[in-house]
Amino acid sequence: MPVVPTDALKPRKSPRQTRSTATVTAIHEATIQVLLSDGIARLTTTRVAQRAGVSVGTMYQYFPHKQALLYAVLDQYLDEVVVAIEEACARYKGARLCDMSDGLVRAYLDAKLRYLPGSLALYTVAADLDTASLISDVLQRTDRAIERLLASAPDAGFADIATVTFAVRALLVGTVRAGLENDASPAALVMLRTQVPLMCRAYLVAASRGGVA
Amino acid sequence: MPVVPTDALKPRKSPRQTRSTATVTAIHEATIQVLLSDGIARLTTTRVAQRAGVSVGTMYQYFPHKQALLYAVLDQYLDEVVVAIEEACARYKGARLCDMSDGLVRAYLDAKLRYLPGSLALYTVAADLDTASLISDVLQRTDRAIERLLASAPDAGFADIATVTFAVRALLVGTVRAGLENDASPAALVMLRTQVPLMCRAYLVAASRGGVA
DNA sequence: GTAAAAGCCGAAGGATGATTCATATATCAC
DNA sequence: GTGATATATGAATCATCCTTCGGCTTTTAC
Repeated sequence: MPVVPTDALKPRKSPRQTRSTATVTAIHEATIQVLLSDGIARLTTTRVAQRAGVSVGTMYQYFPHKQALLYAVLDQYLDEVVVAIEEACARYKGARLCDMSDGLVRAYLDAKLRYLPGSLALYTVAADLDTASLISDVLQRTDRAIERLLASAPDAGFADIATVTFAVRALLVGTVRAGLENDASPAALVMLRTQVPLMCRAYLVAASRGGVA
Repeated sequence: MPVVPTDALKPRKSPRQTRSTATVTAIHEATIQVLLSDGIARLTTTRVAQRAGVSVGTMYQYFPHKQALLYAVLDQYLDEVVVAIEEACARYKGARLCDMSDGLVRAYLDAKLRYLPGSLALYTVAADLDTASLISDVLQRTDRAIERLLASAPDAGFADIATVTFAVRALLVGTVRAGLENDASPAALVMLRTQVPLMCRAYLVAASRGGVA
């Protein structure tokens, strides 16, 4: 799978008739299913098409190549997660530090867990594809939202808010990923639901007390 | 790259002469270099062999297939990191909670950063290969070490030590990964060095005060 | 009803790249 | 020095799979 300039990753054409939007949806879903059952290394255009109940030719009507398909699926998913974060940040703007922390964590977990197990499969896509600019875009939006949120806390002040923002984002994204990806068992879910809010709150409180050198 | 039973991932034969150990080392290093410069999707046996200065045939003398090569490189790296963690846990056994937290974080960061940027490239290997059992092995060793460490703290007690262990491990592994993989800039390193110890300490102190419901 | 547009099909072409093996060279044991 | 063993070579083989394209079917517009 050769690397391709990002502009070439866009869909080939957009569906006009209801028939074709159903096709595109089916292809998206089939992609995730194949990812889950076979892994990215054995995700072939034929397999995805077969799972979606369409022919390869049809797939190539909407996606110029395999990478564009994977890119599209990842893009859509990431966007939904970012929107969830942005909404939560807007909702908790001006709240007390502990409340905003809990709200942010809960929103992120809700978004991530809603799409299980598909969200796990997508981690592998990002690794295979050249997704640097997509990811960095998403992270930028996330950081902007979190930073605005933190700045609005009435009961906290941060010496270096950019660093704290980066840290909170890494804590959230990283810990949840690490907690899920090697076994998304009920125990893991319980751990995430109970401990991540605790971590985030404890860190923010500590950082707010001048913990940033 | 088809999935292959784990037993088949073992090296084909071990080097006997010094000449061949040098070859194997060169192949390992070349693998990481190709991973870094071309990405896993364009990591071909030919490319690795060329970078290592040997022929493909030679590679196949030591590794039954491409996956075994990747597996070996990942395995070796993970082992070094785990050993670093185990040593740190042993060293801080019985220390005060804050000290053990700082020691653990520092040891992990040292190990991870020592191999930059290679350690970043290896994240993508784990995603492509079937490494479930390798990873779960490594995590089990890590968790065992951390749990023993936490249990030995004289100034802390945890209601559910298994959960706290899982949480600390996820925090550490996840946050560091998230902090590095999308840009391993100096700023990211500073963030990790200053904020991760803070997070870990704050969480452990909070969890020790009956934070585990 | 019918022509144009949109959507769909899947066999065939072509490129890539993993793996083998017959052969050649280097090292070791004596 | 010599046979035995270990190591190295890389062209040829073989399998996989991405992508195209000419022709077919369905939908839409009038």
